[in-house]
Amino acid sequence: MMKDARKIKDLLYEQVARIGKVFSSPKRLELIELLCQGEKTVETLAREASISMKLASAHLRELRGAHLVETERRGKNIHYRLAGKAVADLWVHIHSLAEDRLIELQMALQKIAAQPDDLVPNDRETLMKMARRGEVVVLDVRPTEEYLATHLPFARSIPIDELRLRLAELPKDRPIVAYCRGPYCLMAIDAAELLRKEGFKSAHLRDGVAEWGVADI
Amino acid sequence: MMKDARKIKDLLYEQVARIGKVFSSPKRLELIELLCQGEKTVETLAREASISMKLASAHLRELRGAHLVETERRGKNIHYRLAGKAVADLWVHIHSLAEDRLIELQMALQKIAAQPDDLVPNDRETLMKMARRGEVVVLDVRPTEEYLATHLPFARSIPIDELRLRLAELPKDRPIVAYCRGPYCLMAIDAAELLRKEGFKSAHLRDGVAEWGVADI
DNA sequence: TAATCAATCCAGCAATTATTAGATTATTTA
DNA sequence: TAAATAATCTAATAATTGCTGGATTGATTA
Repeated sequence: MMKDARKIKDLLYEQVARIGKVFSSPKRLELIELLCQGEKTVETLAREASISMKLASAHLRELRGAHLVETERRGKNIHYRLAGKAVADLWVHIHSLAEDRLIELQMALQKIAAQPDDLVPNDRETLMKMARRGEVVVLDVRPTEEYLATHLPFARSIPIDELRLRLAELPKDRPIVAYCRGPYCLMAIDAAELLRKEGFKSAHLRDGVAEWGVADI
Repeated sequence: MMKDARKIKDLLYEQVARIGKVFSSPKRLELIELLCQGEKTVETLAREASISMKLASAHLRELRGAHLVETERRGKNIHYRLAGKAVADLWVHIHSLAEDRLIELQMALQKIAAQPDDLVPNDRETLMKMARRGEVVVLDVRPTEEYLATHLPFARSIPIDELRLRLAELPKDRPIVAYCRGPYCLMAIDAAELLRKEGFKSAHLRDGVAEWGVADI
C-alpha cells in the first residue's frame, strides 16, 4: 500500500501549480502572447508590453524557471522563444476559457469590436478556400519579423505602420481581411478601419496564429 | 484609430489572469481535480484534499469568483460542481504541459508508478475494444458516487475500500485494469498492487475521466 | 424554540509576489 | 583596452495571498 500519499500528492500538485503561477500575472500573459508571434529579444518584449526591461527580465525569469521558454544569445541580445507549441496552445485554452466564463471580458471585447463583420465567413475552412482562390486578401498587419516567423496561409504582409503608404498594393474590388496577434491586439481592428475609410472593403479577424494553431514553434 | 490601447489591453489581460490565478495554487488544483470526478460538498472536498473546511471554503470562493464552479444548496449542504467541461479540459491541459516541461514532475510520477504495464495496451482504442469484448475488466476504484457521476465505458465499480472484501466478483483469467481520479491519485496503483498480490493479473491506468474527456459536466 | 450542523464571513499574521533602483556580467564597438 | 549596450542579479519595499481562529448565517433536527 502506498504510504504517505499526502506528501506525494502535495509535491505533485505543487509542481503543476508552478505552471499555473506563470499564467496568473497579466504581464506574463502578454509576454506569452508576444512570444506566440515568434522569438523576440528582451528589449522588444519590454517595449511591446510597455514595461521596463528589468521587469520584463524578471517575468521572463519566471517563465524560464517553469521551462516554458528557451533562450539563446546572439551577439548582444538574448532571444526568447516558447519551449514548444503546447505552451501557445495552453495560452489559447486559458484565454478562451476566460472569454467563456467572464462576462466582464466578453463585454470589454465587444466594446473594442462592436460590429460583427458579415463581409467574411465565420468558419475558417470557407475563409481559407476563398483566400486560396484569391476571392479575399488575407492581410497580416504585424511587424515583418512576426510575419516571417509564422503567418496564416495565403497571407500578405503589410505592417500597420506602413499601411497608409502602401495602400496601392491592395485591390479595391475584393474584401481585405486583416489579422494581427489575436483577440487582445488592436492592430487588425485599426487596419480594417483605416482601409474602410480609404474606400476598401475590409474586415478584421479576431484570431492570430496561436489561435489558428499554425504557430510552428 | 484606437486610443488608449494600453489601458484596454491591461484590462483584458487582467481578466484572463483571473482564470490563471485559480490554477496557481496546489490546493485549488486538487479541488478542481476532485470536482472533475463529479459534484461534491465542501465537507467532502475538504476531507479528500486533507484541508480544513474553512480553507476549502476560501479556495472555493476563489473558484466561484472566477465563475469556474457553480453551487447549489440541497438541505444543509452546498454542492459544488465545475461550471463546464471546458474547466476540466483546462485542468488536463495544464497538468499535461506540466508533465511535459517539468523534469521534477516526471521523476516524481515515475517513482510512484515505476514499472510500465505491458499487460494492457497503451492506446485507448485498443483498450476499449478489448473491454467491449470482455477481454479485460476495466475497474473503477473511486467512491461509488464518483462512478455514478461518470465513468469510463464498460467500467465496473468497486471502491478501493471494499476491494479486499469483494475479490470474488473479479475473474482470475483476464487482466483487471484499475483506474481512479487521474495521474495524481494513487488509488489505482494501490488497487492493482493488491490484486496482483492476491493472484490476479492486474495493471493500472494513469488517466481518469477528465483525461479521457468523458466527464459530462 | 433551542440545539446542531454545514458553510461562510471577518480579522490578523506569515509568506509570497510585483515592482523599482543600483550594482554586475557578457558582448560588441571604438 | 575603454566605452557602450543588453540583460541579469541583488536588495528593498509595497501589495497580495494563504492560512488560522472566532463570530455569524441558514437550514435541519430534537
